[in-house]
Amino acid sequence: MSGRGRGAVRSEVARVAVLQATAAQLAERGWDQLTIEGIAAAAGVGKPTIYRWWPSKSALIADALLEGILTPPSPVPGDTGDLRVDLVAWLDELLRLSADPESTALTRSLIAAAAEDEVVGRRLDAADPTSRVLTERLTRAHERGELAASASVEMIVDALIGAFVLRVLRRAVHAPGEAEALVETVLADQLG
Amino acid sequence: MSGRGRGAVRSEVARVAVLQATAAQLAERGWDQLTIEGIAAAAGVGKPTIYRWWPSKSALIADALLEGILTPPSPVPGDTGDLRVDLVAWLDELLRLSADPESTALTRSLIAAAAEDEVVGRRLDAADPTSRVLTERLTRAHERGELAASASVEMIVDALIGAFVLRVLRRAVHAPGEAEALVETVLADQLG
Amino acid sequence: MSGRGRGAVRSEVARVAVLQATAAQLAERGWDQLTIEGIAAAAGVGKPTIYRWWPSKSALIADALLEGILTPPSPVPGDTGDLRVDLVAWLDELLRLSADPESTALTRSLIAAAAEDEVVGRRLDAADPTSRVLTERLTRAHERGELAASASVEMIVDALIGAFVLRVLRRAVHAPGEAEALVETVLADQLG
Amino acid sequence: MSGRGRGAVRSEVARVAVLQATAAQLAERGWDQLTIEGIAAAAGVGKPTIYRWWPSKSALIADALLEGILTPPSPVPGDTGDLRVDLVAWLDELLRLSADPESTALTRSLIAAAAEDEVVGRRLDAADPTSRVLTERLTRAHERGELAASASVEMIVDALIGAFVLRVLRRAVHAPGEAEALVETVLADQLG
DNA sequence: GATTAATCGAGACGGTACGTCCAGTCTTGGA
DNA sequence: TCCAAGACTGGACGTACCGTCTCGATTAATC
Repeated sequence: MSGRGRGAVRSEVARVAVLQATAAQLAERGWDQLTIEGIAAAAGVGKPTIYRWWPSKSALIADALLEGILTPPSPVPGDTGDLRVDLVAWLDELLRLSADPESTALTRSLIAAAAEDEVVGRRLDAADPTSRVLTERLTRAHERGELAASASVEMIVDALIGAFVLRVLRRAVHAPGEAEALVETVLADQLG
Repeated sequence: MSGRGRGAVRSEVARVAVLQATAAQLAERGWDQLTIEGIAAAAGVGKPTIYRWWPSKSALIADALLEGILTPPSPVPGDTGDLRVDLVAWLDELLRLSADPESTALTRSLIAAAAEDEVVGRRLDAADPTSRVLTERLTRAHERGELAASASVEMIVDALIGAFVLRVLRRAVHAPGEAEALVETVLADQLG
Repeated sequence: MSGRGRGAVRSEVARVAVLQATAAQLAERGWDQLTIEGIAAAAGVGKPTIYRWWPSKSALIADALLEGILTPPSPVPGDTGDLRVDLVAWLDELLRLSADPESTALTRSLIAAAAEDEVVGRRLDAADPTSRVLTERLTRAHERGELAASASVEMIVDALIGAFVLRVLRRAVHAPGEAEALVETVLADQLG
Repeated sequence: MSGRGRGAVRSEVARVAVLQATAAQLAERGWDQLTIEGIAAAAGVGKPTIYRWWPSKSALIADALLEGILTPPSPVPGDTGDLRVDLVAWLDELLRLSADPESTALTRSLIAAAAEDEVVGRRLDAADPTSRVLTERLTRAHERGELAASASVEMIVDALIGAFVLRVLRRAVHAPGEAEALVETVLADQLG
């Protein structure tokens, strides 16, 4: 029950400053230009303090994700009772955001980080608020019978989020009707 | 009649060697560990020769994509006449491949490259053979009436490929029935 | 008696342009910063044209010395009949020049070139106008009996020019009386 | 009480290794072929460690001179009481050395360095052991009255060392009687 | 309250790769 | 056959970060 020894304890101030600096630098400069040195300087912290607690820049991002301070801008689907309408509105807003290079900078950085690092990849999935809010809305719909019992919430989420990710990667412009076509494709006659 | 063309001409040998070395190194070491120095050494070329013709490592990848020497392993959908069966088989094979970290190394590297660089992102979309073969199969199905006239081939492709990309990023293991569930979700009652 | 073959003959224009560019660049930028590329550009000549005729930048300087287009500013000793007075005046002027960093730039470049390259070293000795005019004045004095028969003109020249070179190397400022002291030391009672 | 001295301290081991490698490489390869990269490798040190503390290769040489680890081979004049004999013997030995290209390699490199760089030039003068030992012998002679009171030790040194430098630059071979002629010229009737 | 060990900031260290300049060679097309 | 132009391989440049290390100062649990 005792501690693991005498001596000073880990500085919470430093920990938080590092994670926030990580988030800020990742959004600002992207995964490739993200440097431990830069994070240390921005956090007002020595490099060894970072290396003492995190083995790599991936680990910093993974931690920042856990902390919830690394969330790209993301709309929340409404709940008017009409799933189709709610999803189209939500996806339209999401694609509108994705057409703005600034808004997608963090998203792209996170994709790059996930592609490069396994831990980030596994964690991003759970921490991403976009897929979480979508899953929640769909689960509610499923329970309420707005969605056919046979429908798979997980697969619908993957299809919609996946299509969004592709559009971010290809720097697609927002085309009108796109959201509707996508929702139509994925939901089709799965509505209850 | 031609231009001012005095002086030695660009070496085709060097150009091809560089692009092939780029492809090999990207598959081997990934986007982050990809170095111009390493490419130059592997290609038996001086660094300035690379910098003379390509401004960045992204440009190298974009060019290698154009050249078609940067294609991740990708199954080809069969054409038994039964679209559902063909797609499930194809997707099952694709997801099986994606469960093997070695097979997805190049895919992940390309995703990272696309996330970091706009030109790669735009070009990857067109150059990726996986989405191309899928598009071809679906277009044929559409024309034959295997698919409802109202269905959007583009959206189906985005949904399926997008879901695949997500699985690669999250290092998902291959679950049985997954391919079927995904195809069911996306095609639903869109079959003709 | 005819030429040595068909084809164009060496361009005298190019040869002279290269040597003059060499001289200009050496004075301007010094031995270390002297580049074949820079000389070629300044002379409006291709690099291979230089390498075809000269094996190294030392050879260029050696040739420019032969051509006499690489001579640092140098006073000429008067001949009033009084050797001591003439030498003091000449040396005083020389040391005054050597106190100005601009005037000694070429001298220092030539010393560096001579130190680095044997051919330049051997040739500089003969081509340097400063020691040549001094030798001439002293030889005349010797013949006229202004100088003791036992005196060695060569050694006097070496002592005076050598002391001058040391002053250039050590960036000495011109001290009044210096020239006189040096002449006195070297000539002492060698006057006729 | 002292300054703000936080952080790791400069490594003396690295400092000395760099200066010794500088001296070794300069003697081996000469000024022109002296590379920071080569020094770093020979010293077992990273390039940035050199650039952190020295702005240029000239500065390295200037520091090595200060440290006294950059001294060309140099005889010491005897003190038999007969200045003329001592100087002739000493100069003869010096010129014999200067006829051997290996022995003069370091001397020529230092001359080149002095010609290229002002700081080296100023410092070389004070650090060169050859002129120092000569100055000492002559000063002693002056004090003892072996040399005329009116004689200038400084000028005698400059004349002798200067003549030696010229011979090194012109790659002169050692001619018998040369030392005697030079001493005769410079000392003449200045003996006490 | 003194001891003591782990922390902190700062920053030097040996390295790797960067992107550039120039060396010296080779190739092309025009004179 | 020589010339200009310029691409080629290659090596060193000086810089930015990497990840490790050593400092002196600070902090808090243990004695």
